[in-house]
Amino acid sequence: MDTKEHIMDVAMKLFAEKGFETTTVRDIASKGKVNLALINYHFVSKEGLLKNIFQQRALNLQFHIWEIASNETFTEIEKIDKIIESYIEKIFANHEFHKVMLRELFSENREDLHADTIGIFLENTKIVISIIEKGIKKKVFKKVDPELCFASIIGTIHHLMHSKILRRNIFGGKDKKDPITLPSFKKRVTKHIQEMLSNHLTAD
Amino acid sequence: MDTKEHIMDVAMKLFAEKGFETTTVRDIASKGKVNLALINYHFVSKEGLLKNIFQQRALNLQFHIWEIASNETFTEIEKIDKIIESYIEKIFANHEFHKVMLRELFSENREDLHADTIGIFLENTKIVISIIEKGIKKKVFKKVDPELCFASIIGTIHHLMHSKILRRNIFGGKDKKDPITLPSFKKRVTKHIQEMLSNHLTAD
DNA sequence: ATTACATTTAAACATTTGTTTAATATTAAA
DNA sequence: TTTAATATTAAACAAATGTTTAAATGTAAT
Repeated sequence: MDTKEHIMDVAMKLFAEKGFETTTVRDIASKGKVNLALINYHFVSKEGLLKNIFQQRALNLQFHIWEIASNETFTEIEKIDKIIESYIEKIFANHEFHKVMLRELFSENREDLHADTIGIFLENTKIVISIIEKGIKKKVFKKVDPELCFASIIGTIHHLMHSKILRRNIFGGKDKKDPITLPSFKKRVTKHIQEMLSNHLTAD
Repeated sequence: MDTKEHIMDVAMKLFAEKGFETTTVRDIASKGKVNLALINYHFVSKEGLLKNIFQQRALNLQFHIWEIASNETFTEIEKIDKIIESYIEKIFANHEFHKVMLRELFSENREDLHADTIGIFLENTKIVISIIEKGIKKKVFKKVDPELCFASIIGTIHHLMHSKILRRNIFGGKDKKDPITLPSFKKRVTKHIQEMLSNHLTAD
């Protein structure tokens, strides 16, 4: 039973690095030092392996946004702050999986396979938008563009997740080391997005 | 000679839709209604075709950022505004190519093939960052995070370019039509990013 | 009209790919 | 220990893929 998880781990890293299509089952078997046929034995097919990885990690997709959104002891801007923090926490902790997930989400292949994932994503989006809309109605927020505010939050994070070459060159310092695992980088990103949205949302 | 451009057009649309790896030369030949062998005849290889597309479109990658940055009749915030406008203009006008380009830029395959493209991208990034840094020094900008400000600009745009399913569901209105070609959508995105950055950068 | 060259075609080729098979090894229960 | 199920292995299979070949067609200059 250990081999199953081992294969999933190896496969996810390769999918994150090279993409699903470019990664061959022989790559996975070779890197994981397991027999080629074990992948089909345990997961039926290469796509079945991807499906299994998504199901295993599906929990990480639950950002507990609803809990934050429905807690009426928080102000609107506090909710936004906490959601940003929660998103970054989860995504940074599972950046490899999220790279795979985003690529899958944005590709137009296998759309049926990812209908659930897309559904969760759109649901979360709508929750955040409704918080901003409520803030505008209450006049604690300026008349901003709620949909595009969310696009900026998630777009900033995704952009940083996506490109190792960019992270290394822009945020890697002298030795151009990927800062993805540094807590200081995570804090820096959180602070920036929170401040940017606070400046944009709250009235002068 | 017309066939060459015809193949490039068809190929680019397929690459944008399905990705480079997933698109087969037979897909291209079939959709373009040209003989299979013509692709190798005109472009030597499938990768050669991709290379040709990148060279053909390389001009579109020149965002004339340098011209804006070095024009000292503009204030810092005017420069940022104009750069945002220029980026969006170019990217929206060539959104299919940019989807291909971004996917290539962010993939870790064929890095050597795209060294030039990555170079141009990093150069532009550094110009924008230096404008923000100058603004901070002049105290017309707050002490923001210049690198992450740029990540938010480009991240927002890329995020919107990347996912048709997202555009349709969040910005497509009742009929869920992709708004990518609507001038109103382009204006809306420009306005949002400009206002968000203005709010974030300029002191209260 | 003939020549020389470029373009297009249909078919085949060689690899790579995901998958299956049949035999062997391992494990856990009776 | 025997038995039955599970896991692993090496080899082969079938389909798909990028590419090449050799013949046919078209084109422009002499």
